[in-house]
Amino acid sequence: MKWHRHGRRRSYHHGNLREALVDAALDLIAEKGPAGFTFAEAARQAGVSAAAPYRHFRDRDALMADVAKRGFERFEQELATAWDEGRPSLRQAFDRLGKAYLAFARNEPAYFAAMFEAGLSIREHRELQDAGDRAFAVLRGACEALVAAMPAAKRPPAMMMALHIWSLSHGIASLFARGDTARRTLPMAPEELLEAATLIYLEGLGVVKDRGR
Amino acid sequence: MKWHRHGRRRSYHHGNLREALVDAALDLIAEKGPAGFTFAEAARQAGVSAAAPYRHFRDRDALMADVAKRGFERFEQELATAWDEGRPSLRQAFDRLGKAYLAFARNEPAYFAAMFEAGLSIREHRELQDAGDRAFAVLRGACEALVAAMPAAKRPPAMMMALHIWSLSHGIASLFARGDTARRTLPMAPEELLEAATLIYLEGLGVVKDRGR
DNA sequence: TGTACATCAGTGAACGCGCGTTCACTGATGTAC
DNA sequence: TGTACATCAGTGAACGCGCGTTCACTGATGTAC
Repeated sequence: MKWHRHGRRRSYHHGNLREALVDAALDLIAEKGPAGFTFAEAARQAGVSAAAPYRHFRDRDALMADVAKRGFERFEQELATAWDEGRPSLRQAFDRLGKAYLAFARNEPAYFAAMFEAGLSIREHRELQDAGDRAFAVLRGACEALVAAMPAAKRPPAMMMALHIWSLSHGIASLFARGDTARRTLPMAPEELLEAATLIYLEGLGVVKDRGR
Repeated sequence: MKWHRHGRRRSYHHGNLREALVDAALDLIAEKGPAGFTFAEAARQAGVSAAAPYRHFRDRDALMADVAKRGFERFEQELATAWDEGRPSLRQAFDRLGKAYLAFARNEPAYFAAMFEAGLSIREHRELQDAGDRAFAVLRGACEALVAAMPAAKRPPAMMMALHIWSLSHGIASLFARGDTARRTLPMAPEELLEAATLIYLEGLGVVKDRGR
């Protein structure tokens, strides 16, 4: 449907403009940051007139919010895949989860920026809040699994633990792992920094025996 | 110099335009985010013509970078004041340091956004890098003091510890303590979250005896 | 203390530009019969 | 299978607007003497 049957010319109908606009927005955000993308330029890059996007998005902010929402959904998926329900061991899976957080910031800087740095109001975009909550739920689920495996007398609140790990991962991702020019240099891999911090944190919870491992 | 001696009319020369433009930029960033501030609007708010700012800044980015740099300097000061060279006790001072980080994000969202989310390239603005390093140095100094007070056999690298605490503080500040509409809600005060995490982390380093305190 | 002059930090008019947005329109598609 | 028609998703022209930027200019300030 997307192409006219004769040669490469577009048909009158684009066929997939909504997706094309999202892709264009991602390109532009990756290139110039969340600020440097306009509705008109996204239309141009998608190969349609400046008026066309209005058939699919109310305004620039609506498009940005849609990008952020898709980002959260993808983020959720990648975290869930990394966690893999705690297989083969909780610790290994948890480690993968942290790495997945950093990998997302590194490999998808445009999504990351749209999700966390586009200045979208969390209250005006409830669907964003929800999508973000679902991504966080993966992390919370992992923490619940780890907590459940701890001796009953030592179990910390899984929610608190999840918030701690989230904040730590997010801080490292924002400062050191992001895939754009705002990334700061570090005398080690961000993954190592996160792994070491997590190990120390888990020891602090009093449940890790094999620090020397 | 700033005002004409007759009444409230401005003299031909503003007298302090550079500062006024920085103030205007802060206002506008606070109001609409780093994206929503223009050179022209800053000039208007400072009460001068659109051409006047060019006497003081090469372009919009140069003004933004100056704002960010001032932010780092202020941040450094507030962190140093909070730390107060570890008085009256290292732990109390360290606790204040974390709270100061969160307080800055909450009370100075415009500075915070300019420093961390304006998309300024760290490589193109070396002076920003330096100002940020000096702020970080306060935190590193605090960690060095804490490490020095630990039993020699258990001392972790102060640099690593500082990076961990920085990341944790920054994550909590970015996600939960920031003073703008991107702040997420939390079932507790961000300060409590940070304090608990820091406590657990320090225990994980094996140097805290009074968890129950 | 006064004067001449250099320098500085503003003005305001002008320009081109791209953005956001609206509008009547039209080509393509799907479907009822 | 063909036809008529409704609906959809685009066009392209038009508009007002604010921004960035340049320019010759000018009022204010500081200083040499």
